[in-house]
Amino acid sequence: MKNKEVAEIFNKVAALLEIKGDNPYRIRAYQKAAQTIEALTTDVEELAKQGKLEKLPGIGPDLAGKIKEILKTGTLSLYEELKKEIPLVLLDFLEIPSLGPKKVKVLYEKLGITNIEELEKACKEHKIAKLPGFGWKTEENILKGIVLFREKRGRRPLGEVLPLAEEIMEILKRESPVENIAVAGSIRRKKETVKDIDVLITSIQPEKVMKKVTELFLVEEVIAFGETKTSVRLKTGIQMDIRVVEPDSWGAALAYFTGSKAHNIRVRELALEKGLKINEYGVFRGEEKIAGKTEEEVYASVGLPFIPPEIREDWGEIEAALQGKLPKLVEYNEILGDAHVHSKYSDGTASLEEIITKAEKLGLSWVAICDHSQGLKVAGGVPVEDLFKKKKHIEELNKRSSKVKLIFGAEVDILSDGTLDYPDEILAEIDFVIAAIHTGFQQTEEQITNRIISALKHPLVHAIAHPTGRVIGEREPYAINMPKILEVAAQYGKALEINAYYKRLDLNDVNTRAAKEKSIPLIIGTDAHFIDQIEYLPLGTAVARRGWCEKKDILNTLTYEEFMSWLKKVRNQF
DNA sequence: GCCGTTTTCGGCCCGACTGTTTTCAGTCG
Ligand SMILES: Nc1nc2c(ncn2[C@H]2C[C@H](O)[C@@H](COP(=O)(O)OP(=O)(O)OP(=O)(O)O)O2)c(=O)[nH]1
Ligand SMILES: [Mg+2]
Ligand SMILES: [Mg+2]
Ligand SMILES: [Zn+2]
Repeated sequence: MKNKEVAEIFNKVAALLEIKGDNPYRIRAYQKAAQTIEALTTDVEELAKQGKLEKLPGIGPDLAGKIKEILKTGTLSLYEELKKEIPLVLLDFLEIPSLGPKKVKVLYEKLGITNIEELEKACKEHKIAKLPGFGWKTEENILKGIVLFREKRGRRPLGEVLPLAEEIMEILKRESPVENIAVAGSIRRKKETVKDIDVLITSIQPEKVMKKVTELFLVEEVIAFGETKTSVRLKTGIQMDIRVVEPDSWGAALAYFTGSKAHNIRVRELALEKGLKINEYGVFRGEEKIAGKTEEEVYASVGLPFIPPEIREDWGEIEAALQGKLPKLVEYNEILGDAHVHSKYSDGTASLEEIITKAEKLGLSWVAICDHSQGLKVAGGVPVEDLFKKKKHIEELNKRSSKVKLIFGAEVDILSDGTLDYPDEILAEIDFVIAAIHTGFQQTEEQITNRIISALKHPLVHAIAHPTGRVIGEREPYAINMPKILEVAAQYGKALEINAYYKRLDLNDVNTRAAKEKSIPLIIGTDAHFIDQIEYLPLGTAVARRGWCEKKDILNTLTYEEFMSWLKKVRNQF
């Protein structure tokens, strides 16, 4: 799939056009097209072949042609031309806080600066303050920005940031006069990675709240300070944006601050068509404020039902909402089991008894114990003899435990030739077999795809764990042909995992949606190796929701008995 | 560059904070 490549070129073209000073709406068209293509659940090349590119929103004849050009030649002549005019390194400059396209253009044209070192030198020699529109403060800010750029801590996994966001909420609730407070932005939308922490507050004493924010012990530096909007950098390096508004604006502000930007723009466009104006303070007809206290009110004012934060991405939710076709997303409390937990039988640290206790605390009614298979020695793969000990152990516990049932499972390694790491007669004894790739990541796309397809076709396999193998911030997905895998999974009625470990989230939101569209059963598993990691389960549910999944799409919503019969049904079809 | 049950041209979301500026452009949310 070349979706990513196409999107990347469009994003770069947009950035280069920005520096050139081109028409902002033309730039937005490229950015929007890039987002649309990245969120595509199908191969852009397929759409091109079928002549359906122009059906995509924001893709007209020109961009459709450019997509075809990229697919055909691997690049875009416009892009190649722009690169001749504007050195590509200038795009790095845009990532330096306080530097935008206008300033970068001046730095390049007036001072001929083309790398960070030159930029730093120019600041220190005070060459920059002399430029029109620049001053001594600009120099200082650029120097600070360069330091941050060099530290370059990119987007962080949601699961890493959530605890910090919650801690901050607790402190502010306790120690400042907040009336209402919520985390907004990408965190509220449960995006897999987040750039910053966005917090919305209502208060009748905004000055006091803002002052408290800047005095938090967690704060490293105040970036901007105002009575309604303040930004700080935390000691952990992450930025936090705070908005404080009046209680009457809570809904409008929450909608605004939750985003996404693209979603906001769509909603605001609908308002314009109705002669209304939406901003973070409310919905207005002329001077008159007609809504804003709740999000429901704001959406209703433009004829929309409430849209769950997880799908506010302009990935089609506005159209669906207008047609009354929003999915009824699977609820967090509808998840009854964790389908992928490791125990002491392999490289997990928890005993089966501890897992039961934890599951009960979390309100789960079943857990599938999927330890590694025999050949995966580095991960404590379970030899065949121990498998039967484990099976007995689980049966014993299930007799005694009524609230939480364990399921005898295995995460069976898919070997480099596509065969499985237990013989069939053993696999047949294991109630739940989830197969996964753990070695041979460097194989070709065809090889890895074929390994997964062999596993999917194996009559005793129920599901594939972490299908793409990506680890956020550490490892790219291995080369696989996702459309092919989806096709086979759909054909054989096999499940794909939404691995809920905070660094995996694999399938991701887009692939989850692609699977859902093909009615492929999805199964959420935390892949917990430490007992507390079972708490990551809701992150998997969040991915399911972002992938537009309903209760029926997610196997974890089945009761223990229902899930057990699904497992049998899958095998009985052969 | 895209788009259209009022439009095929003329719109395209809207606002806060900063710094450099004598009234606002740039960057960012
Ligand atoms: N209307 C409007 N809202 C915006 C714009 N930019 C940002 N917002 C709103 C929607 C965003 O979700 C929210 C927070 O902005 P952020 O830059 O923090 O983005 P977000 O949290 O969505 O993603 P990220 O922080 O990158 O993980 O502010 C904009 O240009 N227009
Ligand atoms: Mg954010
Ligand atoms: Mg933000
Ligand atoms: Zn595992």
